[in-house]
Parts: sequence; C-alpha cells; structure tokens
Amino acid sequence: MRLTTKGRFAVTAMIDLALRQNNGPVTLAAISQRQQISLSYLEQLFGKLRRHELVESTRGPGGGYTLARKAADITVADIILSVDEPIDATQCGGKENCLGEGGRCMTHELWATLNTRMVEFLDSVTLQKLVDDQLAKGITIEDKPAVKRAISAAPVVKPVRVNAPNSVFALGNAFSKS
Amino acid sequence: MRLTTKGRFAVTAMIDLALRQNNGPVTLAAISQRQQISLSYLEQLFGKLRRHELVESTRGPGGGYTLARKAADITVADIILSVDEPIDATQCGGKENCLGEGGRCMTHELWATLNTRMVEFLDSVTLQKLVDDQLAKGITIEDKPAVKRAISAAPVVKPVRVNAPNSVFALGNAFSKS
DNA sequence: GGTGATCCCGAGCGAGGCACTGGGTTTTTT
DNA sequence: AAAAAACCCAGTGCCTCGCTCGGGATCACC
Repeated sequence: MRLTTKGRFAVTAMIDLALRQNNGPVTLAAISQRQQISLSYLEQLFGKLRRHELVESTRGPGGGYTLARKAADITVADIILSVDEPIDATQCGGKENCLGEGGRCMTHELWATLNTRMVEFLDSVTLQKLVDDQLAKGITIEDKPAVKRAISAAPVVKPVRVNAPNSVFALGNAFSKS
Repeated sequence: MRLTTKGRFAVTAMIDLALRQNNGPVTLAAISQRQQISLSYLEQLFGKLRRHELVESTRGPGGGYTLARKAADITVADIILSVDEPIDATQCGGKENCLGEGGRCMTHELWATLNTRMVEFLDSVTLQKLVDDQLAKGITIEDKPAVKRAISAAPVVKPVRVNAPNSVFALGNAFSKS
C-alpha cells in the first residue's frame, strides 16, 4: 500500500463527486475546475476507479461519473488501493530474500503489522463520513443549471500546476524483499 | 512521514547493531555483510542516525558504531524519522493551497489523523522489543574474535543488489498542497 | 611516523514513479 | 453534422531511492 498525493487527489475527487451526483452524472471537467486537478490526470484516476468498480460512467453530452455504490459502502482504503494498484506481490514470500544463515526477515512482522494497521484505519473511514464532514462545515453546492449547453461563460481558470514539492508523509515499499 | 526500504534497512541495521554492540563497537562492514546492505549506503544511513544522536561512532581500527542510548529508549519512529528526514514543512499551512470558494482542504484532517496514527504505532515499538523478538527466535551471535586484525579470511561475498522492484506499501506526501 | 582500519562526505547515476500534457478515438445527445 | 463527454495512450520533467565512486579525516597499532 502506498499513499501519495495521487491517493489524496482521488479521495478529494470522490468527495466532490459524492457531494454532487444527486442531480445527474458529474463531469470530470467540473471536478477539475473545482478541485484544481488536471483534467487528464483525473481521467487516469477515474479510469482506475471505474475498473475497480467504484464509479460508473455515462458517455456523451450530459454524461459523466456517478458512484457505483452508496457512499457509505466505499472506504478511503478502497479508493487509495484502486489508484495505487499494487495490492498483490505483497510478501517477501518464499523467495530468496531473507538472509542466509538463520534466514529470518527481521522486520517482516513489523511492516506487516504496520500495513494492517493502516489499512484498518483507512478502511474505517467511509466516503459518506467525509461527505458528512464537508456538509457539516457548511458547504454550498450550486444546483446544476437546467440547460446543459448554456454553461461556460465563466472565465476558464486554467488549473495551474501547484507542484507538491516536499514529500512529508510517505510510506514506501515495506514488503518487497525483506 | 515516509516509509521506504530505506527505513527498513535502517531498522534492520539498528537491530543488528543492538544485538552485537555488547563487545565493543560494530563496524559497518560487518553489518553490510550480515544484512546484505551496501556499505556506502549504510554509511549514509548511519551518518543521519549519528546526526540525530541515535548512534555514536568511534573512528580508527577497532572502531565502529554503538547505540547512543539504551535500546529501550529508541523507537522505530525515531529511526525512520532520522533517515527519512523531512519532519517539518508538514502542513498545507496558511498558504495559497486550499481552494478558492469555500476554502477547505477537504482531506486535510484525514491525512493528519493518519499520520498521527502511524507515528503513534511506530513510536510504540522500541528497538529493545525487536531485539528481544530476535533473541526469542533463537539467533546465534558469534563472539567477536579477540585479535582484531586477524579477521577477514572469509571469502568476501560481495553484497549483490537485491533490487526491490515493486513498491507495495508506500505513503507519499500527504500534506504538501492539499 | 607511517600504515591501515574505520568513519566521513559529496557528487553523481540509473531506474522508476508522480503529476501532468497533448493528441487522438469513441459514444451519445442535440 | 456538430458538439459534449468519456476513453486511451504516449510522452515529459522532476524527484526520490538505492547505490557507486572517489576521495578525505581520524585514530590504533607497529
């Protein structure tokens, strides 16, 4: 498991989606503008989310994405594991990894436990809870305009690269080898 | 905070050091051989560990490293935070990060909480505990030969690059931007 | 006082991931 | 037909990881 801004973006986008999907599919372009995430990057993320059956898509005008299940049935762990993929290949397994004499994996259990703890925690937080948090904060959600085509007009703020410089909070491959 | 094999190597090396430091300083060359970690890489790691006052060094022949405090007073969090550094610069702070209208940081608290949980956990595991685990597993520790200079002879197994390919368990910069 | 063991330091390198860009295609509605 | 949207994919610049290389500094010994 791995946590980067990638996972953060995905969670943020999913919250945005959950907040507004009640009047029809939500377009990535809209999420991109609201959350300042590059459209193409969102496309990649939602491609993965769709393949993991967390969201469903409808194409064509008026289309967009909707949640594939109830927000209460989607956890943060689901989202992060979807976009960050390598859920498998998780153990040092039986391979030639652990050292020769005595053959252990001195820290194997430590990382395994840590992994479990993290997943447990992330799995305990549902998308619904995050949505409730946002609503409690008093977020205003604009109604979608009835006429779809008459949007735009608003000066398109090109989402500038915010450039996350310093990784401060990162968990790296804890299983490979060992 | 961040967890990579870097942190794993550091923890592993520290366990090795704790296990054998009772008859004098332990050389990096010895740890390198036993744990199959490249010597130069170990030098870098122990440089950081020394600067964070987790270990002390003695130079010259017969020198090496010893723990700067009791193993019971060193936690896994100490070790990992030492080698992975960027403990600071942790918040999205007051900067221009959070979005314009409504200005939130929708997931800020989520990541902050996760970070806290992880550090709490890692801080609850002491080096002494890991050492005890190893001893319980029935590890044999060879006595250091009395004559220092008469070592070597053993066919130097060049530590081959084990090459951890797939990062499975990784937490990335969770705060920057947001 | 030289020799060698050991720590110390910095520059750099190859691989891979991240965040993003750009250019297309398909599907669907109007 | 035209436009809106999802889809797809190849590439780019940057950064970190794990490691190598090449050189010091410092100290125990003979």
